[in-house]
Parts: sequence; C-alpha cells; structure tokens
Amino acid sequence: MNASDVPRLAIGALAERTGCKVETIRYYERIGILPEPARNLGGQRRYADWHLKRLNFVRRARDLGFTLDDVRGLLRLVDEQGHSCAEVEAMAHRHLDAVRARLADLRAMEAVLKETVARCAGGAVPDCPIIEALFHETP
Amino acid sequence: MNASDVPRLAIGALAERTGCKVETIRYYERIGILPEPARNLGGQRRYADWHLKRLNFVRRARDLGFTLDDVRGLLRLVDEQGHSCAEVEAMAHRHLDAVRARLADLRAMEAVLKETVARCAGGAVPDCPIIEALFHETP
DNA sequence: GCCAGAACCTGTAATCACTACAGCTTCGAG
DNA sequence: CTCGAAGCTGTAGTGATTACAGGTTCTGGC
Repeated sequence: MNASDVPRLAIGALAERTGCKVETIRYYERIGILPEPARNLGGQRRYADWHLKRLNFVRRARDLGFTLDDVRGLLRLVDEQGHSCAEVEAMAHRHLDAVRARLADLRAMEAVLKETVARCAGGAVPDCPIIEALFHETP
Repeated sequence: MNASDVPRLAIGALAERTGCKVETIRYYERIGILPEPARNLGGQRRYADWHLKRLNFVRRARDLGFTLDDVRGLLRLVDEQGHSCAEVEAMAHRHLDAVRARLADLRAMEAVLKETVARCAGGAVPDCPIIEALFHETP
C-alpha cells in the first residue's frame, strides 16, 4: 500500500486543507465527483492523500468557473487512458469563450449602470433618472 | 377609467412585447413582483398597459443584473411616496460595486485560463499543462 | 354552429451548486 | 467517565426561472 493511499484525514481536516466546506465535500461524494472514502470503525470518513489532490483539482476548476459537469468531464479525461491533451484544451477553450462572453455582458452592464448613476441628482423619486431609464430606455 | 387601465393584453402578447416567457410572467405574479391582472370570463389573464410598463421595468432591471429582491426594492421606491432619489442611487451604486467585483473575478479567471490554454501543446493527457495547473497551482 | 388546434389554466417538479437544519452518534482531551 | 466538538444521515431551502402533465378556453375556417 502506497503512503498516499493510507486513509487518515477526517472530513474536517480535508475541508480545512482544501477550502471546501464539510457539507460540500459530502455533497461531492453524493453526486459522484469525489469517490467514497474509507470509514473508521465508528463509520466516519477517513480520506487518503489522493482524495486531497482530487478535491483540490475540483476546487481549482470550480474557482476558474468550470461547472461541476465540466469538472466531471475533466476528471474523466484524467482518469481514463488514451485521451489527448487536445480534448482538455478544447474544453478549456470553450470555457474561456464563455467567460469572455460573460465579461462582455458585465462590461455592458457596468457602462449602463455607471452612466445612469452619474445622471442622478438626488431629487425626488418621481423624477429619478435611474427609474426613468429603467422605465423607458430600450437596451 | 384611464385608457392604460383597460385590460386587453393576453399573457402571450405581454410575453412577446416584453421578451419575458409566459411562465416567467406567471412566476412574477406568484412571487408578488407583478400584480394580479384582471381575468376574462373564461378565467384567462388580461393585462393593462401599466402591467406592460411595469414588466418592462422589471426586465430591464434584471438585464442589468439586479436580483429580484433588488427589483422588489426598486418597485417599492417607485410605488410609495416620499422616497428620495438618493435611495435609488444608493441601491444602484451598491449594485455597480458588485458588478465591478464580479468583473474583476472574471478578468482574473480569463487571464489564468488564457495563460494555461496557451501552454497546451497537444500531447497526451498525463503531461497536459492544463491538468497539471489544476492539480498543482495554488491560486 | 361546429371543430381543430393554438393558447391558456393550475400545480408540481426539475435545474445548479450548494447550504442549513434536525436529531442523532462518535471522538478525543481532561 | 464526561462533555463538548465533530461527525453522521436525510431532508429541505436557496434564486430565478423552466418544463412538464393534464385539463380548459379561445379563435378562425367552414
């Protein structure tokens, strides 16, 4: 048995080391993102080092905005044999495109909000330019 | 009775004119965002022009990223007497800050993704730099 | 006036990615 | 041995829709 296969981390310790919440870890197990760990005699989860690595992988991918379904795909590419790096690159590139689309949306939102807020003079609501804009402007 | 109070629009027509889906309109009614319209003899919803205006307001605010709770707040400011424009401006400004924070997040994500994807050479998965990055890089 | 099919009705469940709770058991330090 | 922290399972709630299922009503052509 490899040293990294020895189950020793309790779920709280794993949470602390990965920045995930305990509930999230159990959730990932339930939906098949994180494999079931060993249990001690009392029935509590005990994680090995490879669980730690895998969960960190998941968390980093999530931080970069990949969906859990994306993560499932990435993990499958990691686990199975015979996939080319190009498949990973394609997934990442699709995701990058999605991020850029969202960025464009947000930039447009920011511009409109900034412009609208700037017009506000602090008068009464009936004449508020922000309200007016929402009522009348067609985007 | 004012002309804009005459109930005449069916829900489908309202959906078409606002860009909302029919189900969304019924949902807004259920959660109290859009007041209950009149019904015809057969029990179908018939909307007046002010419903159209109000729903357009909601849709524009949502397009700018306000939550439905924000929208409720904005509508309250519009409906009630005695609120100052400054309250609206404060809400909009808070929202603008949130949008800018999200923009910063996304820009960071974009940078990491771009850099990571660029390192990919198309080899086999075990050596894929994207996978490596996810496994090993600490953000 | 009749009929087909489109539009509408209600109520409920699914989505996504968690988060929170209730009510219990187990662990580990003193 | 005791006690509080940490863990367990199962379920329900979040936000903002969307998607049914299974029924009723409307509308345009004949």
